[in-house]
Amino acid sequence: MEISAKYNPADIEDKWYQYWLEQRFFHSTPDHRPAYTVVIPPPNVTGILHMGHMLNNTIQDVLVRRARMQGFNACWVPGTDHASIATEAKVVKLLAEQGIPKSSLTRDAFLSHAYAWKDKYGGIILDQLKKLGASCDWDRTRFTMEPSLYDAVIDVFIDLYNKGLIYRGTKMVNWDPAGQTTLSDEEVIFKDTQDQLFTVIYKGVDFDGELMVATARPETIAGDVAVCVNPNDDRYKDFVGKKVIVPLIGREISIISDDYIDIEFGTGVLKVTPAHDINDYNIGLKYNLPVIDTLNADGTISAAGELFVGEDRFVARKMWVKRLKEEGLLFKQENYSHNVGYSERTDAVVEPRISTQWFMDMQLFMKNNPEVLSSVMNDDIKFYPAKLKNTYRHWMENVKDWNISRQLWWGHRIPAWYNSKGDFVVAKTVETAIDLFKAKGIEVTASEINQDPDVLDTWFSSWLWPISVFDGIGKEANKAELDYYYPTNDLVTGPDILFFWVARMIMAGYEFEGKMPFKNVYFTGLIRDKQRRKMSKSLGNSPDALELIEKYGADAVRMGLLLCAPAGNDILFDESQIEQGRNFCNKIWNAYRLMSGWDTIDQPSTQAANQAKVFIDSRIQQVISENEKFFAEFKLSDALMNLYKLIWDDFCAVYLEAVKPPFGEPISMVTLHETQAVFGQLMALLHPYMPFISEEIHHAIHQGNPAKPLVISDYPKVGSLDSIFPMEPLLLVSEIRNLRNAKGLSPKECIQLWIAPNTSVIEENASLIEKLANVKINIKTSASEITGQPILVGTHEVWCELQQEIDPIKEREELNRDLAYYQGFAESVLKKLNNERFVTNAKVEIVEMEKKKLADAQEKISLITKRLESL
RNA sequence: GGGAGUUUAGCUCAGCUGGUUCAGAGCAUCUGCCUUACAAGCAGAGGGUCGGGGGUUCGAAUCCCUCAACUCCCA
Repeated sequence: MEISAKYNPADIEDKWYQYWLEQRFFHSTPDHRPAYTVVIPPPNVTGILHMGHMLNNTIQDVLVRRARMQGFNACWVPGTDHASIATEAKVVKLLAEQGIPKSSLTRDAFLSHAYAWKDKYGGIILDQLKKLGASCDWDRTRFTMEPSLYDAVIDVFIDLYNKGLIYRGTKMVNWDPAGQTTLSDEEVIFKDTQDQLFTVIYKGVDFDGELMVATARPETIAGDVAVCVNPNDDRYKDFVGKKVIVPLIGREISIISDDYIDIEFGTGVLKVTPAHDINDYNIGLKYNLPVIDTLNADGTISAAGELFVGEDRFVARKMWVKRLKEEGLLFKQENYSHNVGYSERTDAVVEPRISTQWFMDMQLFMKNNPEVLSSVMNDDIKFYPAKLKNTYRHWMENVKDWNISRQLWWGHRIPAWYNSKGDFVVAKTVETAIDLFKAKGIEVTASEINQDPDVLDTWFSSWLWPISVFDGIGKEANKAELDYYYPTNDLVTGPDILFFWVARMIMAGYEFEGKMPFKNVYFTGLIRDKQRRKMSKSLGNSPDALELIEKYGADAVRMGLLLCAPAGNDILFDESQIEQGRNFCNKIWNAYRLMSGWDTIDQPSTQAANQAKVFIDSRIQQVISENEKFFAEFKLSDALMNLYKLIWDDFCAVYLEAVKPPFGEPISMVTLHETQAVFGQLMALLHPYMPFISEEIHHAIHQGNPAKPLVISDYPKVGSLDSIFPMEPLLLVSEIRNLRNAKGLSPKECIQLWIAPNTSVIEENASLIEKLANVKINIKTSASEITGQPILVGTHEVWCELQQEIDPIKEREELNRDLAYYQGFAESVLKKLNNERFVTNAKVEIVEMEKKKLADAQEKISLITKRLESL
């Protein structure tokens, strides 16, 4: 049967994935084996696969597949996140396109649209992960808003409220006028923004003159309730306690003083607008000033704003400036750059706004759960890379109360109930709520109370994820599953959600289970393009993930992504990396193609094959051992590179070339079997990284009928490392090839070599060397036999017979160059050894090493000198 | 404004608590090869004052100080 010279992934990938699914190899139920658990960072339910997902999930798959092969009961739980604000925004937009404003819908009607959207697009991303090869237990697929997980969130809210960890309070919050909801501090992104700074004239009421006030937001002037100066500012001392007129509005406000004011900034006078700035709000509280909210929820000017009512805040700003100018109240206008907060989801400029919201008391939470910080700092939970521990601590030590309510409908509805007087209780059902009111001495009926219209922050559900996916919360908690799978082992996620998600899962883990949610956190880098720009839709620099898989194959994509992705390092994506993955697949494919073409003969292996076997076994053991260490440190890229070199350089370039019979001749049955075993071992080692091709080859070398499919085969364990294969034989091969290149000799021309007797490692591997370098090795018996060009391999001498005359002048030059190098080297080592302080201070091993270095160098010097004499 | 990190070959990165012949890997480049597994390949080669300066040390890519550039987080 003819086998294609090019590997074609499309032919096999779906076949194997289907097979793995049908055989339920990814499914996990608790048993006697130790569990290895990973929960997927749930992607947005309406999301589609992008490069970041591919990287993240490839890493998880490598870890999970390896653990599965190592005999763990591997359980990778997949699922999706309802992504409250993002999904709601999408649905609102879609409905708007159909001419249906959200305001025209009831809550239930809106939610049915949202669920329809979710049912249509939800889960697409999970199917895309299958293309990548992700070995998730799909039977366990969860969704943050499905009934059991929904209940868990509500139960947790009630529990925390009853413990006094959640409270309702009026505070300055971050308002997203586009999304029409509050945001947590973490959802606000500060960007350096070019604006204008306006200096506005406030005329005095009870004094002759005026004050200059600098502001970037003249549209909020209507909300001014005072102006404030620094008490130590000599310019304004005399004005404190007097009054000025709010420009265009005409209201009289007082001049107060507070040392919060920065004398240097602007004119040193601050307009106090408590409704629209957190600092002003605090000053307002301190001096008991009124709050005038001049903005509506959608960012337009409210009736309290008096002027330009109904205009958008940015339009109103222009109008204010124009009018101030006309009235001669604008003193100057200059360019100004400052940090402005934007909504993470809608990119609208965030508006500070006074609002009544639900908060988590973080001070108290951390007091109750000090492990949240300590477990990370003392490495009970290990971060990779560890440098993120600092960031984590910094956040934890400065953490503010968590605003957990969102003015949205898509999400977990807050279980709080209000009567018409504003009294409230927290309860799961309306019935319980009525009882609780009663307990407070308030008689109400179901129709007299209303549930809070708001929902909870999405992260207030995903922080439970490692517990709730096992139904570990609530009365009917499945403690058996939870005990088996929890704490999970490894979490793989991006550093951008360190606070949003990772920190809060740790919080939830300790609060609700008294245990860490995972033992290791691997932070991937961001995927960027070659110019280090983030991948984004608007830049159009993000390749289509599925197209890449189609074009190159999932294995190639996985390898391309992983090859240069150490933990915490950004990936500069370049399609050539994936080409490298594809080329590697092709190389493996062709190695198989070579083997599959061999006819066998019942006779022992050749000497060369036997020597090559020793070589490859030694190399495999070495790589297994090194990779154990790499995996322990989550150095997945290094382990993969190690395998790449093992397969390409050691197996293909050395081993296969050595065992390969001459064209048309059969191979020893023994050698073939050994080769298949070696190849099988390599495929097992590779399987976590490149599951498809390795499974295909595994089956092919067992004639389609292996004892077990590779996906559940044993992962090769480290055996004896006693015999490290010496480097000299391959060095010699390299030298010969070099010589051929230099002299223009054909590889087909056999070269005669002479070695001195007892040149052990060379002699022991003579057949291997002969095969790889096309030479014939002879052992010289007397000095007179020496002819041809000498080569130094390590400290062994080899003579090479060449047809061409050697040029003694050139030869002498080369030898002299080497001699000078070794003499210099020996001298520097000698200097060290003669230095008393070195000998006394350095460790014994180091000194011994230096002595050996000196001895080796001296040996070389004597060999070179001898040769120079003989020339 | 506060904090953290990075800077090693053309590119992307290894190099752990100073000490192996230590200045490395992959890719890219160059040279020679269509050698019947693979040109998505084979065999070779070149390439770096380890960001600048100073210090500690017998010894510094590695530790300290300083300057510069870049990145991220927080306000």
